[in-house]
Amino acid sequence: MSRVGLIDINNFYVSCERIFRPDLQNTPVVVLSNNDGCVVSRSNEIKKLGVNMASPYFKIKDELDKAGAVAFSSNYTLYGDISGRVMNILAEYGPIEIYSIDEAFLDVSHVLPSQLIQFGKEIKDRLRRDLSLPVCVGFAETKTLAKVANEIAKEDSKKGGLVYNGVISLVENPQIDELLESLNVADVWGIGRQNVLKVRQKGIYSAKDLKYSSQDWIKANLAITGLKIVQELNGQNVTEITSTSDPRKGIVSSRSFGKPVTTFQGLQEAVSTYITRASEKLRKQKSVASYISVFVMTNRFDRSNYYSNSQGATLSIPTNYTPELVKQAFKLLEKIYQPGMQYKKAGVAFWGLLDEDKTFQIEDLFTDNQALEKSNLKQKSISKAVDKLNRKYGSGSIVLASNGLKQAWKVKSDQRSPNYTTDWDEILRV
DNA sequence: TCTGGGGTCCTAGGACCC
DNA sequence: TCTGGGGTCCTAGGACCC
Repeated sequence: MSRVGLIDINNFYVSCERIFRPDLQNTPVVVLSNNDGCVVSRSNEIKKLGVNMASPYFKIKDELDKAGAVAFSSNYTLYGDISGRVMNILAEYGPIEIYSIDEAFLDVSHVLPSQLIQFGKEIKDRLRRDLSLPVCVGFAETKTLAKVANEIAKEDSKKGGLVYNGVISLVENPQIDELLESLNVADVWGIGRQNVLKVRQKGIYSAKDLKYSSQDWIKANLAITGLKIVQELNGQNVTEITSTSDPRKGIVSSRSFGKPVTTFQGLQEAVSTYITRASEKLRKQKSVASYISVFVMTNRFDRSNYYSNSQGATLSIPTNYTPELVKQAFKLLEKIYQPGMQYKKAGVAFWGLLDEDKTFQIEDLFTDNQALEKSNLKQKSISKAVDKLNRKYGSGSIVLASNGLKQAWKVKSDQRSPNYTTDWDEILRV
């Protein structure tokens, strides 16, 4: 029987901000999305106010101000760095699978069931001591049950953590069904808005109801993913922990604009900038893209004038060379650009990612393979040099002219905290 | 005025082939 | 010329996650 833990940092972005602002420990705090648009992380005080995840900031700003809340623009550089430190610590306790920026599965088959609570407390104390981060830990026999366990611990910690104190184990726990009954089916991992509606009609309201539901009915109505969830709730292991992180299958870069873009050139600047960012990621994981797509859209909340469109193309020669990808992207952009629109967002995506080092012999009568090889090498060395300079002198030091110099459309983040851990100029002074 | 971004997995349906 | 079944591959879109 396998045993797995799920470690999840509470209110991660908010908690990252509080590391360097201990004075905000009991103050209501939110972290906002790009352009300071939505609330994406909330402290417990904010949750108690009834502010929902992804609430538009402009709608609740007054209420938050009245409550004395502090709002931060998101600082992904900071959160990424803290996340790396968390994962390094967790890896000391066993094989981990990094699931997201703030949570990881931990293989704890080497820990006796009777020792799990103590083990979890050690992890919790360690993260509190070394990084000042609050965390919940759930142990169980499957990943889905570990998520459930963590959810129960989290609910409890919102109320002050009197019962479980952030750590709970469902392994050989005689009260497991009672605990599952206390959890809303909507809080089960993989049961989203649509699935909730379906299962409620069948009289399934709690995680326990779901556990004992008809697997035939689930398979017919929630498909294979639903069936796997039910099997895992019953302690049957269908998803394994995978500690090797696979390369991405697709890479997307998109942003809403700080202010609307109306000109073709403005869109070109944005698309060029997003291609630059995405192809850096592509080269970092040593991949080339064989398919590229570009999309644009106007404000989706303005129904009367809404326009969105996308175009994609297969690349006859897969590449990760920024100038070539920009060229292709501009061709696609031309097809979807319509004058007279107030564009609010644009994005690019790469799919069909292939290993960069696997050499492709192009079986094409009209391609001069030797010349191709030569220009490939040249492109590679240019990319290498640019990436190196940008790493050394900061991202954006060398860019294509097509990215534009002024970038009037750039995202706003007026309330970003300093990069305490990654930038010498912004380090905390004591 | 102001409403995020980046992923994965699955399914249905079309095109094509034998 | 018409007819049938079965398989694969690709793409678009839906649902979900954090």
